[in-house]
This record gives sequence, C-alpha cells and structure tokens, in this order.
Amino acid sequence: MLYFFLNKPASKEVTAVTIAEVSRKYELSPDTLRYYERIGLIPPVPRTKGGFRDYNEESCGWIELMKCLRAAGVHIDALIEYVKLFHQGSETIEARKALLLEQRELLAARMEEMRQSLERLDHKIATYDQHFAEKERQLRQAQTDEIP
Amino acid sequence: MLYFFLNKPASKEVTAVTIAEVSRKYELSPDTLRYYERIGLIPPVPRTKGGFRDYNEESCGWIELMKCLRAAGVHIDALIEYVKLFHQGSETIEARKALLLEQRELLAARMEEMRQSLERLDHKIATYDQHFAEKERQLRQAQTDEIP
DNA sequence: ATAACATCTGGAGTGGGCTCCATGTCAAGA
DNA sequence: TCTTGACATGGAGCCCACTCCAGATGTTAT
Repeated sequence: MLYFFLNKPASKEVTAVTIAEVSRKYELSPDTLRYYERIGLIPPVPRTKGGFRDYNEESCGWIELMKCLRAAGVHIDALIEYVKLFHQGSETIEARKALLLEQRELLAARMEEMRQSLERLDHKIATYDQHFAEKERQLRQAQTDEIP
Repeated sequence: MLYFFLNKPASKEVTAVTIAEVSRKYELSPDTLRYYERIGLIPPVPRTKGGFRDYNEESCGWIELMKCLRAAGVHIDALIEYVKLFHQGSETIEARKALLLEQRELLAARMEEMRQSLERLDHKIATYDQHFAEKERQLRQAQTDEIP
C-alpha cells in the first residue's frame, strides 16, 4: 500500500505553467498578463502553493479570446463587463449574448468604415499611377520627337 | 468709375471660413483642428489679416482626408510624413505613393485580423443561440410531460 | 546553504492623442 | 467707443492601455 503515498497522482501536473511560458505563447508581456488579470479582463488565474500563477487551459482560453477581441478594437470595458457577467453564473447568459451582439455590431461598423478608407486609399494610389503613366507617355513622346 | 472702388471684388470672400464652421462641418473640435495643424497632420491654414484661420477648399480637403484615414487607424506619424513630402514638391511623388501603398497594406492586414475576430464573435454568439435552443427544447419537453 | 534567477505586489511612469486653460488679440453690434 | 464673444498661442492636464520599478518572496542548481 506504500506506493499509494509514494507515487504522485498521474492526473496532476508536477510543474506549474508559468507566466513566462504563457507570455511567450501569446506574445503578451508578463506585465500585460498581470495587468489583464488585475483589471478583470480575464478571471483570476489559479496559483501554486508559493503564490505563483499556474495557468490552466481555461486561463489560456480567456487570454486568447481577449487578445483576439482587443486586437480587433473591442473596447476593454465591454470585455471586463463580459467577464463580470460570466462570474455571476448562468443567470447572465442572455446579457452576455446581448453584450457580444452589441460589440459585434460595433466591430462590423468599424470594418465598414475601414473598407471605405481602403477604397479611398486605393483611389489615391491609382491617381498617382495615372500621374506616372502620363509622365511616361510624355517621355516616350519626347523620344519619338528626337528621331526625325 | 466710383463704383469700382465702392464694390468689393466679387471673386474674393467677404467673410472668412472660421474654425468654428469647419469644426461643425467635420465634427472635430477647434482644439483638435489646431492640434492637427500644429503637429503637421494638415498643412498650415491661411489666415485673415487679423491672424484668424480662414479655411479654404484645400484645407478642408486635407482635414477630410486625415479624418478618414485616422478613423481607419492609419498611424498619425505616417500621415505627418505624407504632408511633409507633399510640401517638398513633385520630387517626392514616388515616395508619397510608396507611403500610401505601405499604409494600404497595413490597413488591409488589420481588416483581415478584424474579419477573423468577427468570425470568432459570430461563432461565440451562435454557441449562445444553441444554448437557448437546448433550454427551450427542455422546457417544451417538460410541458409535454405535464400533459398526461 | 547559498547564489542566481523567476515571480509576486502595489504603485509610479510613459506615450499617444487629444483637451483644457490662462492670457491676450480681433471683430461686430449697440 | 465700449462691450461681448470668437479666436490665437503655449503649455499644462487628462485618459487609456500598458510598462517599469522597488522591494519582498519563491525556486532551482551547485
């Protein structure tokens, strides 16, 4: 019966998933990861006995989600609210969906605005191309004129 | 011949286009308009004898362009550089086009990133919908059970 | 046990992009 | 002319989203 005490249970990790590893994995600085947790953009991360963060799959999922949505410009306050609702349990499922829908619409609107800006940039660039074409035409004309 | 001196020339504006008007037109605060000019995001605006800004069509064109590109997230430094090149004359036309092309690519990349985030949001929202459907199915089932 | 290093916390500092303010000048109506 | 209000400038202040730091504690290799 002794091995029961000697062997560590296979289902438990021996080493913690450190903030440095997660930092590398998601290309977010340890400071940023701690900051996100502090402001509630991600739920509290489990700790080791020593008090070090030990990121599990769920923590990583939150980080990845938030990195993605933040990069898309979703407002940080809305995301913090989302996490808060999540913590309040299944009562808030509809509120959470509503929040996501609202942010989805804002995101779509921003994309449409960007589409228009892109169009405008393309038009401006085309104008420059036109300018070059005209210049080249004049050069060719000059060459032809030289040939007589 | 006297009326020649009495009448103001029809080709010149009698009143200046003030910063307040332009502010209303583009929904940018007077402070922001002055700030944009100060940092070189738009070229210097012509002035009245008294030193007040008198926006002409060109000034307005710059403001509109910059408002559009800034809203799309084009970096302010790149736009300032663009204005600087513009002021250096036609020597810089190719450099200006290159700058616009570079910003265009960055913009397109950001849009692609946002497209992926939107997809992700839609997927998450769909998951909530699925949850509601499941809940409703259970409710209906319960009702059916009650009937016997 | 000790050195070297990673992580912890709370709080201060930074940079971008405005926004506000004090003080002074200009302009238009009574 | 005098008052009232818009505009000018330079510089300070503000908000956001980090980023850095000091000092303390935990971990690992020798």
